[in-house]
Amino acid sequence: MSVTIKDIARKVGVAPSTVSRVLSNKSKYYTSETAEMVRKAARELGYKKNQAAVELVKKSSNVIAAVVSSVRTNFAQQILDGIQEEAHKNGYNLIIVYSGSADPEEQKHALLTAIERPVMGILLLSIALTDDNLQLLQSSDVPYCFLSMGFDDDRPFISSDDEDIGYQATNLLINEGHRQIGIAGIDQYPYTGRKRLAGYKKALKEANIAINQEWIKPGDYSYTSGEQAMKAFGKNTDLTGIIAASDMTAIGILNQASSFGIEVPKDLSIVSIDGTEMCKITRPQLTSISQDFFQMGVTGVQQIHQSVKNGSNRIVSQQFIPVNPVIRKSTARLG
Amino acid sequence: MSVTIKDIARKVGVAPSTVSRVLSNKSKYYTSETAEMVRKAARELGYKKNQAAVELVKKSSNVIAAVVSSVRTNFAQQILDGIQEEAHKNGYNLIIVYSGSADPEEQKHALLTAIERPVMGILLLSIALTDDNLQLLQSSDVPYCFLSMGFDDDRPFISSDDEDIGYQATNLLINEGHRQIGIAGIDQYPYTGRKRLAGYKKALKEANIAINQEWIKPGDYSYTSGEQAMKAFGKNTDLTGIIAASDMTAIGILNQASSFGIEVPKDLSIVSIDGTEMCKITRPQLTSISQDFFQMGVTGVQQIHQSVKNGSNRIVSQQFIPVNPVIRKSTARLG
DNA sequence: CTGAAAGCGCTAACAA
DNA sequence: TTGTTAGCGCTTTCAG
Repeated sequence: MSVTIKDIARKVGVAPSTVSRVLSNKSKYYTSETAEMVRKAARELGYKKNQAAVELVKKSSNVIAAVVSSVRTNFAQQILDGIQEEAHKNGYNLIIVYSGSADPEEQKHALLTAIERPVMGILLLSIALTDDNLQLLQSSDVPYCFLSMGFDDDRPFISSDDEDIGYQATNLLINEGHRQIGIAGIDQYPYTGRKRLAGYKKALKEANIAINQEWIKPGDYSYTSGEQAMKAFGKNTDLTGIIAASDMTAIGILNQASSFGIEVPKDLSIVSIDGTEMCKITRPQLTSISQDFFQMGVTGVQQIHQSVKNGSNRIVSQQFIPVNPVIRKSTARLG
Repeated sequence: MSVTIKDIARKVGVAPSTVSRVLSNKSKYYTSETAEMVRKAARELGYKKNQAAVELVKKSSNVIAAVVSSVRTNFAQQILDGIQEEAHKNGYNLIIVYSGSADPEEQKHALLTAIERPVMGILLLSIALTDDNLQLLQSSDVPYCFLSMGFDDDRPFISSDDEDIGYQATNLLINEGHRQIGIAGIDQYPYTGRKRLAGYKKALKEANIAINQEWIKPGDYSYTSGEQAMKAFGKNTDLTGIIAASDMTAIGILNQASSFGIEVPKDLSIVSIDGTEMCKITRPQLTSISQDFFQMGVTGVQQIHQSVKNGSNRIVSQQFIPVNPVIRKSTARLG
């Protein structure tokens, strides 16, 4: 049987409520002597708070839950680091719950793991929730926010401006004199890919470059997508620049290009999207439109903090975190 | 106010205990009609179980906690995937708690987040706990186990046999005719590095190769460690093979070698340790001694499962998960 | 099969 | 400043 405040109350000779006050630092309600005795006894008995009991009576906790997809996304880590840092700064605890992105049942399971206890807020990392599960989430009155994903409807999110990403990536190449520019590895129809594609087309249009469907090779942001796209473009492609949907995709393109004997950036420029550490360990290092994943995490926690503080318990804002181009070695001026 | 079993009891016209029985599937204690009504009402009211209350009374839960270091380890993901899969299979929930590997206070914070609620067990992923915090962990009567780390003392762990890793890596090179073999990026003194080094030396000795301190460049398993080690070995090194402490270290070595104009594997063979996806996206692909991280996670959950089932609430075993060499393109026969 | 009642460990009024 | 008391929402005897 584990030791409770009653045990330590008995040992010290005070009431349980006094012990409770000391142990939860209700600073103005006890003398330093009692505090001392209580703390000493607690230490000696090896007391550990039963959070379940605390949460039951307080109906609130200092726990933030992050639901992440178990799909391998190499930037999830950075978002989590941001969440962790900001949470820690505010004295919040973080628990992370995994969910396969695909299976609705597993999603629900993960969601319930978070919802069925009094968490302060829920942050969803690149999870595409089914409608049922979104409803479930909304029905709990816990503030929630999607991270690194945007939506057309009005649900709260914090992400990069995907259209801007596509636009900046394309312009980066255009400004270096490129006019035959491909884009590879994005998913055309969901929000993220669609927006990036829109930015790409917008930049092309502004530069009076006709859009060529052959230049667009959809995929799933993976290494393989990059490889396959490059294979499809072919050894003798007339493209002089390619935009990769992710860092992994960029590496796929890079490797396949090198297999073709195409030299990057002399023969072909590559712009990656994401800007994770991966960009620095390739040869040549990858120029990228870098997203500030860490900041997304930080902002997410701040949003929860706000909405709890003002009692609204609902996050409404849709926010973009600025992206910025980082020039490394995979792009060169055409000429 | 959120809806409770009382609310649904009132609505259906039964006692709260009946509702409880239905909702927790005490299958033999209610008719299917009552069950139907209860479930319907629960659905309509949007009932969500308050786990805090459940855990308070049951003093147990189906939650497994994984404590991970926020240090970027690219295999943590694989361990977590293994944990998640096996947990899900057994109907357990998983929560993950972050902890900076270094700061004892943050370690404690993370540990308490896990301990202060009735978790079934705690899995620690590549975390070096301070003595105080280890004590804290032991004082709770929750089964725990370290994953992917070994120890000299008797605490429970599941990891690869690090001596075997060093031994196999070295022999892989020796069997290809190499006799000048370096090792780079390991931390010499902690358990993992020390054991790997021991395996390396053992293999060398068995092949009657004298150990040369110049061949050993310690580090911290990072990309930079690899780069620096290769720089230290130099452009004109007489080494024909190098063992890298991790995949990232191997990539650092590979890149620096390529900067030197050294061709892998023609001029230099590299054996990596870990065998994550990284090995497949380099050119050449990296030969590795691959660890079965996924299996470590699976076994960890099974251990907890066992120790809870047999009521011991204590894991005692120290287990090695076999490693295996995967030949890719970064090694070649010396000739 | 169902209801009544007790209590898990803690906090938060309310008194003293 | 401290003690007393009443629950938080749920499960679980124990009766019926």
